[in-house]
Amino acid sequence: MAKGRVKLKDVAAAAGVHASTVSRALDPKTRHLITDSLAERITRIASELQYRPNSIASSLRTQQSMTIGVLVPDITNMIFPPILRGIEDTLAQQGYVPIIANTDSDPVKERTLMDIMRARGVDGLILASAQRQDAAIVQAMEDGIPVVTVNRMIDDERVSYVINNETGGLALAVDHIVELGHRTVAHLAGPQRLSTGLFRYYGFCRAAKKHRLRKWRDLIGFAGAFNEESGREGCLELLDRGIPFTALITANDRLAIGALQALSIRGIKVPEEVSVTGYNDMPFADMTTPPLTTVRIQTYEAGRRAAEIILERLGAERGTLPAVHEVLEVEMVPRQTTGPVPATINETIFGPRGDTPSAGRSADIAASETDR
Amino acid sequence: MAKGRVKLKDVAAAAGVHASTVSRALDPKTRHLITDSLAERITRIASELQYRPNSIASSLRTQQSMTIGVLVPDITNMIFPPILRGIEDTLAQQGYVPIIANTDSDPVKERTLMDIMRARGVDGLILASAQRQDAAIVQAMEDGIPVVTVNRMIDDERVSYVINNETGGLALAVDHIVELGHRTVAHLAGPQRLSTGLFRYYGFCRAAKKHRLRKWRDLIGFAGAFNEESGREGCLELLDRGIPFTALITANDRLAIGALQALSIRGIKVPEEVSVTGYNDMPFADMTTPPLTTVRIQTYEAGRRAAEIILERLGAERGTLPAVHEVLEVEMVPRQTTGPVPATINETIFGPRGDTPSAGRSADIAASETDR
DNA sequence: TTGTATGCGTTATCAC
DNA sequence: GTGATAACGCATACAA
Repeated sequence: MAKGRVKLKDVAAAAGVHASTVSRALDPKTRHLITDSLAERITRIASELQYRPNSIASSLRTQQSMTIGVLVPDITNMIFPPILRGIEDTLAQQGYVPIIANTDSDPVKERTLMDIMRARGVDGLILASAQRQDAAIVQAMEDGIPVVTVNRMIDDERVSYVINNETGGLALAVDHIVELGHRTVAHLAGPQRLSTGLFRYYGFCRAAKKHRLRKWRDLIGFAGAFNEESGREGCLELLDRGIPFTALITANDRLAIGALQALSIRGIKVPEEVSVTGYNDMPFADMTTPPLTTVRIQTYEAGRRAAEIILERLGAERGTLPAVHEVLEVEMVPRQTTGPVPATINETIFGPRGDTPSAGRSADIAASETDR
Repeated sequence: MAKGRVKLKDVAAAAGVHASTVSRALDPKTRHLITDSLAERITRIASELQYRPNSIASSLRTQQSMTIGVLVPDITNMIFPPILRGIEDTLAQQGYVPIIANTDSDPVKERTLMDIMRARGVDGLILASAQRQDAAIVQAMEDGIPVVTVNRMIDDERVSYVINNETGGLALAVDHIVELGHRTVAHLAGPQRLSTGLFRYYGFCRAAKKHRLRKWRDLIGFAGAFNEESGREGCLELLDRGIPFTALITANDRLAIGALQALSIRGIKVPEEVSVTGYNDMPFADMTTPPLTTVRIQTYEAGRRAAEIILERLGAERGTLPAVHEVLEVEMVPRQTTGPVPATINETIFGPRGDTPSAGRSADIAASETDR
């Protein structure tokens, strides 16, 4: 922190007035208390001296740090940067800044980070890292600090959230697949401890029932994490069950990429033999081979709304505003991993093989444990 | 900011001692001044009361905010998240947190953000957004606030930086291409206002001379920004010159992706007719069609070192430590966009066509103006 | 409309 | 070793 900074007192001295007068003249909220000409002169002198208010001192006095804590599982998971931009752009409009930290999906680390954030006096918390059962979040809320979860929600109605329409989005994917004539459809679900994984699973079940899909109850697999490795393993496991299917709905693009790899390992053609869908339309989802059919969620907008909601709550008296539950609409993005149901099913591709995901790039991919 | 927080005075009252004693007992640096048993008792009571030091008050008193300002062009540009993780992880070890903001490559916005950071009393600045001529950075440095640029450097030796070996990396790409038998090699260079663009251009020239490549001076194009759109346009322009080449070295992966699109538009096969290399090995560079041959830079490590360097400078007396200039080594990553030089060159693919980059996805891509 | 006085929660410099 | 006191820079209740 720079030392010789010019402070209120210096401006006051230069203007020949008292520091408090300068303070009032410079604050838009109190400027009307000062004679226009004086206020103008003070403003001019302040900028001449390059006065920059010390926001730490101001924070101590006002009990407002003008910072918002933001927790993400892992900023290198490409789904999060657009959310963060939405948050940052919106907070900046009101002079707030985010303090961002990565939880690596570790509840202990999350709790520690929340403590650190609170020690730093953040005025609110935006959490992209929430798990459905999240004691730390409930605790924060009960301590009266404004909290919003984004992209995911927790199992407690009292906490505000901004999420996407997960069940509806998954239904979109199933509808798309059904329109292509598929009747036996598998689902590789995400982690059920996350609302995204759970709701997309619900969405599949509901849509499968509606369309009276065949054997769908026996064609559901669960991935432990939203990453490529789990996608590969989950897909292989589904294949090994020996129940033929013509389409695979995955709960997430990274899962889908892993599935594509697994299918390729088994020599199964996409989409000729099996159609695949992802979820999120993350950056570069269109660069897979073939380009991935997926459901586009709103990321920047989710961040933007989450920030707006926090900001509203800061203005209001504590606990005055009820929790906001916002669900953004999603959109089907058909690309090349889905196609018409094959005329005849090559049943030989289903059943145990006993192979393992190939090495090589898998080592890199396995390193990423992040979910979303 | 929560209100009823327990403070030093509360702990002191509960322990029956003075607040200053509590302060000393809780600070590892002064704990030795206190009787062991007393210190222990205070520590216990503090944790029982869930005391969390108010870091804002502490900051005001010590003139250290324990925050570092971090500026990136755009966090959604996937090259930056790993850098940020390196920074965050490293800062966290010493109790510092980053305050991150996006400049959108706008020097005005950068200057504004630096002002905001400084008003917030950041103890140092890490800049991934630096342009070669960057008055704001020089200003900050002269004001005595520790600055490190990462990934890029400015034209002023007094500022510390952590970059990758750009010229060496570009030479690696040229060597690789020459080994495959290519003799006429084009270069799509990046923005010369950025050190990355400039140094990679240098690297190409040097390597081209060394290998005595053919007509290389006439086969250099300059992209205005490091994005796909500039890659498409730059590649098309190179093709239109009518000078046949068998390989294209681009200054960046996104440029390479644009070039791949342009080549595809013209019906030119990669790598059979033209080989292409990228630079950075950004996430998903292996997912292009075909998978992109590129040069892998160090991102996480760059962020880590930048943070370390800032931290060193905070401990030291202001201006005591000389600037650090660190250059990380890079690595060639051969994949499928490069192959042996074709036996015969199909000259008809070179020369003006008068087409324009196709619409569709280009609209999305054009929206991203970020460079790196 | 402007000036005075006080306190936000810590830490550092004195005394004791 | 521990306690008392002042100061960090600003904002606000109160006085003028």
